[in-house]
Amino acid sequence: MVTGYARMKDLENARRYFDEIPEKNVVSWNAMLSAYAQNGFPEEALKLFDDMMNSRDKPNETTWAIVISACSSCGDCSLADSFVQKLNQKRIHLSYFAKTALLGMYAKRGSLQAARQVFDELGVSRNTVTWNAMISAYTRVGDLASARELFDKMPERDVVTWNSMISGYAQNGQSALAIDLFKDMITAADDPKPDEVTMVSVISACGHLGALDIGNWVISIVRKNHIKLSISGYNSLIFLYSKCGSMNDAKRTFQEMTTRDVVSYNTLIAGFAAHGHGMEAVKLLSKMKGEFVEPDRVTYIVILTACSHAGMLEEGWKVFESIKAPDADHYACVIDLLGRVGKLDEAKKIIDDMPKEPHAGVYGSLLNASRIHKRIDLGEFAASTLFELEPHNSGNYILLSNIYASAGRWDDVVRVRELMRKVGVKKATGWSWLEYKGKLHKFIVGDRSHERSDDVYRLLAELGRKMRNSGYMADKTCVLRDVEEEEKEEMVGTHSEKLAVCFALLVTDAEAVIRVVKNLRVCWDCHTAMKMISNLEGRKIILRDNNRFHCFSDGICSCGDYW
DNA sequence: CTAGGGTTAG
Repeated sequence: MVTGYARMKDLENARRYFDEIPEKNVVSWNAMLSAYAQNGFPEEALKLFDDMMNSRDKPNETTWAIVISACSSCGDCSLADSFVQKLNQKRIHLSYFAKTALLGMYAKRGSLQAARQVFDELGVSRNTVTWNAMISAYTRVGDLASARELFDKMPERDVVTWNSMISGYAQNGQSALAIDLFKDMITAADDPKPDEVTMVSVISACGHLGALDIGNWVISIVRKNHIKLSISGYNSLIFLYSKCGSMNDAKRTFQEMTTRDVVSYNTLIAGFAAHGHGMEAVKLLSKMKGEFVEPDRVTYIVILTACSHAGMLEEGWKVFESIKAPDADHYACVIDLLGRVGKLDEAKKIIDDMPKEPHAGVYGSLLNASRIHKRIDLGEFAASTLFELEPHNSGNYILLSNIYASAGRWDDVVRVRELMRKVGVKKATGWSWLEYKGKLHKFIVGDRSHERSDDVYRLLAELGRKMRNSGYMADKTCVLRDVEEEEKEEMVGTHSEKLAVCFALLVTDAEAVIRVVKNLRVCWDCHTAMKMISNLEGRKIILRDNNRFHCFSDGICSCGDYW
């Protein structure tokens, strides 16, 4: 009865029957322990384990497997350590179930060598679950190569194996590899069918790539295989649609859900924030309170971002003041909010009065606002702090350099560039890509391997002429004067986003919306270029990278970067 | 009665 109710997630009745058991034995305790552990209440399981230790019943192998796993779910590794120590002292043997749980605990804690040692010691008792645990141990620390090595050489794979590897790629920024592996999974003859967990990872990967066509193909597989989507499944759909600029589909999916959790709200609000729809975001905040979904720290981050991007100072400030215990991230958002509308001195004062230690994000907001409003004094202050906090983040140097450039202080521009060289940081470059008719097209500076490179460069030159004629790139051309030849390409050269946008302009001539995706932070001069193109061509352009989303229309960007 | 996999963030 206890297990049956636990499987139906009815913990109240499970506990009722458990309490009514007149003479409990170890199996009764184990049933109730796992009822808690497997339904997301590991703390309750550990509390019950305390009761068990005070009873006449002694734990067995099964108990240890549950308890160790519960410890790692709670993040209380030291508790698990003390259990293992006691067991070793009493020379009590751990079953391979418990050892697999222990492996998982070491993995969660980041002790990869310890995890691997358990894996190796298990020897012949290794089964698919053990291999899976080791694979996710590797992906958790980002060691995809080692994970894949195990994946390739293990004797048998089940659906969890595939899910571990696919989500491993997805969570480490390898969205394309996640999708490729998913394709292998459904093509392989005797491999397991994908389940909801598979689809959640793959749909999210499509979202990160902005690959709506592939995303729709994945959704068709969900339907074909009659995979029932739970809240997380719907959440991943909201994410996909939001990232691909289909806000109507995102809203529709949200409305179709019968129950929504805090992630559903956060995801849709983030979508609105990325599109500059501040009012809709704030409306969702009151809606979720009305439905008794408690906002979490992510909710406040995305709401403040939405207000900031829409220039909604008063609304955003009210939200910030309502946060019970704002952390440094919330401060970073509110500095951004104030900074973008030009209230930089107020922003600086808030940093000075912060109850917590400000982190790089806080100074980053101030630096960015200083760039927008050309405040050299505060920009220098923020940058000098950031150079200490994160000396290898090239973005900070670029922002400061751009502040000097906009003021015509070329000596200082050169000085920052020299500092970069001395510290050994290089401006980040990377591939840009976009999806067109279900195919991903990649671009990088200087590369001419794309089939339409000639056309792309011709259009680029034409746009460059238009821009110069309309007086845009003035700052950048001036920068050229005092700079070494080798640096010219780095500073004013074409960026991969520009190539991608040119391609989009070429192939989607009739479309109003162009989607471009990039794997790195959108750099500022590219940002300027996109605003110009959208202005000159009278088109809406959606440009994005993994974390940011820029929707340009009439020379204005949804990220709020236009004051 | 037991171990392994999933969604959102500036």
